[in-house]
Formats: sequence, C-alpha cells, structure tokens
Amino acid sequence: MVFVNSVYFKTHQMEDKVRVRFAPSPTGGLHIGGVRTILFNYLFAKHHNGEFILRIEDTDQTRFVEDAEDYIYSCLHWCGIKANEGIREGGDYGPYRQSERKSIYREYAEKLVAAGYAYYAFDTAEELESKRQVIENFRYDHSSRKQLRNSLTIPHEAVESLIKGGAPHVIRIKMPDDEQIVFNDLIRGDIAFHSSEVDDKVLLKADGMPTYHLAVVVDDYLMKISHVFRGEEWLPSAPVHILLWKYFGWAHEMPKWAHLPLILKPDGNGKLSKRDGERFGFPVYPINWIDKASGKKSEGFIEAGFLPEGFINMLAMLGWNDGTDQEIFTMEELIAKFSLDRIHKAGAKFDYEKAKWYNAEWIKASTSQHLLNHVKPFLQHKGINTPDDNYLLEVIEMVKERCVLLPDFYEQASFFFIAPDKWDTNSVKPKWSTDKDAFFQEFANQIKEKEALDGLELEKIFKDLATEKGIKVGELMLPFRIMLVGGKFGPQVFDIAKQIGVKETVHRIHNALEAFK
RNA sequence: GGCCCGUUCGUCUAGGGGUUAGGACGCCAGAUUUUCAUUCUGGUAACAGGGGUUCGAUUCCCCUACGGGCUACCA
Repeated sequence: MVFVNSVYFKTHQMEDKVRVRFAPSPTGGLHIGGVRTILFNYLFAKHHNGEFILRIEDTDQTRFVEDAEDYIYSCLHWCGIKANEGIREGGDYGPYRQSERKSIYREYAEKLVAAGYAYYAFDTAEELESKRQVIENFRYDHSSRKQLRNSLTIPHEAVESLIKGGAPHVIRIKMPDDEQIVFNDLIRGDIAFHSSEVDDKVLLKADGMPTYHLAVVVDDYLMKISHVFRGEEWLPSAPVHILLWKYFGWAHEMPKWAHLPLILKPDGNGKLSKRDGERFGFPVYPINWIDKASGKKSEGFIEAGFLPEGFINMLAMLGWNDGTDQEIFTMEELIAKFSLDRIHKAGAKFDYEKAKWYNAEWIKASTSQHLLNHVKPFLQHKGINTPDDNYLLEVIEMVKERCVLLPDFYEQASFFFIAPDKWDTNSVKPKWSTDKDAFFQEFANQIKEKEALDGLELEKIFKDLATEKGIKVGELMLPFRIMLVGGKFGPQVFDIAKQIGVKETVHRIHNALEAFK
C-alpha cells in the first residue's frame, strides 16, 4: 500500500489571507438561501480584506450553463456582491466552471485509489436502487462493500480488464471501520461522527464528473480557500470532507468550517425551498427565474419591488445581528461589523412581513435621487411616461414615505401624471349640493388666471372662499381630493394641486363637476 | 429507523447564575395628520418539560419532548 505523503502533495503554502468560495448549482437558479450563504461568505471575506470566489457547479445539464451563469452573476450584481472581482474567465485560480476542471478531479481521485483510500465500484445505480428496495436501510458502507462488486472484492487483474474494457464504474471513498472523526465548526464548536456511520460516498461518478464531496475538497485546496461557509445541511457530510483533506495529505492546510443555520418555511415545516414562493405568495429568487425544464416562472424580489439594500439588509439579519438594537445596515456597515460569533445556531423562519418592513425603511431612508431609477421602471411598466426627472423627483419626495414596495409608487403617484377618469362618487354624492358645485366653479375661476401657486397660497384662497360662501372647509376637502386623484388616497391635497399645476387643477375640477352631477 | 444539529413573545432576536427577561415585525388602542399612510405614545405576548449542580437557575449538566438536517452516481 502506498501512503499519500503530505510532503509530496504539499505544493504550496497556505497564504495568510482569507479566501472563501461558493459553488452555486446553475440548474436550479439561486434562491435566497443561497444568496444568504453567499452574502455571509462575502461579508466575512470583505471584513478580513480577503477574497470571495464563485465557482460554478455545473455537473449536469450543461446546456443551460451559460444562461444560468449569467443569471447568478446578475443576481449578485443587483445585490451589490462583487464575485470574483469581475473575473469570470481566467484569473489565478480558474477555470471556475466545474465542467472545465473535469480532468483535475479524475487525477486526484485516482491518487486516492492508488493510496488505498478509495476504490473502484462497478455496481450500477440501478442495481443499488433495487437493493434499497429489498434491504431496509441499505447503505454502501464498510460492512456492505465486502458483498458488492468493487476493486476490494474483485481480483486486481479482473478490475484492470474491466476498466480497460470500459465497464462503467465510480470511485468511492473507503471509510474507516472504526474511527472517531472530530472537527471544529466555527459556529457550533466540536462535532464528532463515527466513521462506521458514514457511507462510502461516491467521489467520481460514472460519467467522470466529481460529486460535490470530491470537488469541494480538491477545489478548495487548489483555490487556497481558508474558510468554508455553507448551509447546515452539509454538516452530515463534513466527516467525508475532513477525511479527504487528511487522505490527500493536506490536513494542516484544511480550511476552517462554518455551517450556517437554515432559512425555514414560515410555517416552520422544513427548510425554505424554491417552490415555497408560490405556496406562500412571496418571492424566493432575487430576480425572476424561469425554470428551463418546466418553463415555470417565479417572480423575484427585484420585480416584487425590493430595493437591493432592503433585500440584503433583510437577508443579513436572518441569523445574524450585531448585538445592539440596530436593524438597518448598509452593506458597508455589515462588512465592518460582521463577525462569526454573532451568527445564530438555530434556523430562522422566513417572515415576509418583516422583509417588507426592511424595504419600507430603506425607501424612506433613501434620497429621491437614489430612488429615481428604481421607481421609473415600475411606473413605465404601468404605462406612465416620466420625461421630466425633476418633476418625478418632486413626486417621489412627496410619496416615498407611504410606499413599502416599489409598485406602491404607482398607486401613490399615478395621478401626478394621469388625470383620473373615474371618481369615487359614492363618497361625494350623498352630501353634494348646488352650493358646493358653485364653490368649486368659483374656486376654479379664481385660480385660473394665476401663473403658479404654492400649496399655502392655494389653501388660503380655498379657505377664504369657503368662509365667504359659508361652507365648512372640512366638507370641501374630500370632494376636492377626489376631483384631483379620483379617490381617498394620496398626499396633502394642496400639494397635489400645486404639483400638477393650476391649469391641470382647474381642468380636473371641471371634469369632476360633470361627473358629480 | 439511524446519525447529527437545534429550542427565549405568533415571527426575527438581545440577554445571561440574582433582570420589572430588553428591542424589532405583526396585531390592538390612543395622539397627530380636514383621505390614507408616515410619525409619536401605550398595550398584547416568551425562557419546551423533568431531574440535577447551586443559597439561587431562563442561563451550567443530564434525560425526555418537540423541531430541523442528512441518510442519491443532487447539491
């Protein structure tokens, strides 16, 4: 038996620098669980002045990779996360697509076989599946491997001829029979597994592609990764990875591990999944995601009207806080304050109401100038043209504090651009009178000739006239509002009138007066 | 089933051997706003259970319960 020599394999020294990575699968899109993991990776790396690397896990369905990769980069770009610092091709540690690293994995897997830490297995997936049907809790492990077709049970020559003959085979790790595998998790402390409880996981699949287990270890080594942050669902396979680092002879260069708590469904019934958006009525993807296989479209946070700042803020607070009462953070603050020991151990149920609250806070806190380009598409989508940025800016300033999501700007501001063609006449007619009709005719006449009026001047004219006519101002406010916007909504009435201008105000009064008859 | 991880208001969480167990979302009430929202003020509501250790446990330990994860040639 040849032992893998750590000196032989040690080709580089670990740099004294934080390097983290994330490997999204391109086939399923990138949902908020993945974005959150990426975010924590990113925050940690940035906090320590390190690097964040994105590796694309394109093990299958490679025909979708280009699109899917674009999608992932678009999501991160929207969030303000700079992956690979702009490098998608090349770079010091490329290639970053798993499919382009195929030969590397085979090479390393073979080394493990040669050293006796792994073996060839010839059982087909179908054969194993049928065993699972018959034998309860069947596992390919230290006890069952003696009864199965692999290079441990088949004579050496036979194995060679099988492989030469192109017999489909996988490479599996040979887990020790009786060994305690202990490792330290930065979030959970020491965790122990017994080797006999872990399967002989497949490392290299029959198609020559690596499983995550092999890829994560080999790539993390070659890419000089210092810290691995991933979801808690990976905890049970950590012992496989720990052992692999040891078997390759890289134990003293092994990254530190941190398993993040999961984002759970609002009803607490399992981890949040891609289909939950539809079930619960909220987005789970950052950006619209169309599943190529089913053609199904899922709305993203961006389309639902989230600001990237609100989205990131919300995600960061799911499982982390800085220990104070502060809840609103910019990306810069998150980077500055991020620390591992403030990450929670328990999973967090996703609460869409709270998510919306973060967004509302960010809309209120943002300047109109910042909001401008976020708001425009939502208005245009509803057929509202906004040629005058200054006008739109004033409108945004007036209504932003009443908006929770970006589409609310349409509800709250469309009447600044389009005159109402329907009025909530039910709220006016019961108390309507010829006196009031006369008041508005007169009011329109009085302001008609004025050039420009501010809200206060308008209000004074309105109130003085009401007093003169002997009508309570309160009786006139609601009709006036409905004349201008069509219903019981919107900001201060006189501000609206001032904003749309005297001419338009007069026009809307006359229009509505017809409808109120 | 087995293994691993977890458990503070409905939800996100702070706290930590002695606290009136704090904040936020939501909800309810009031004030302001001649619409609504914003804003403000107040209210509602929690240490899973049982054993230890201790003068004293929500906090430390053990057990149970419950929740979650994994148990694929998916990640």
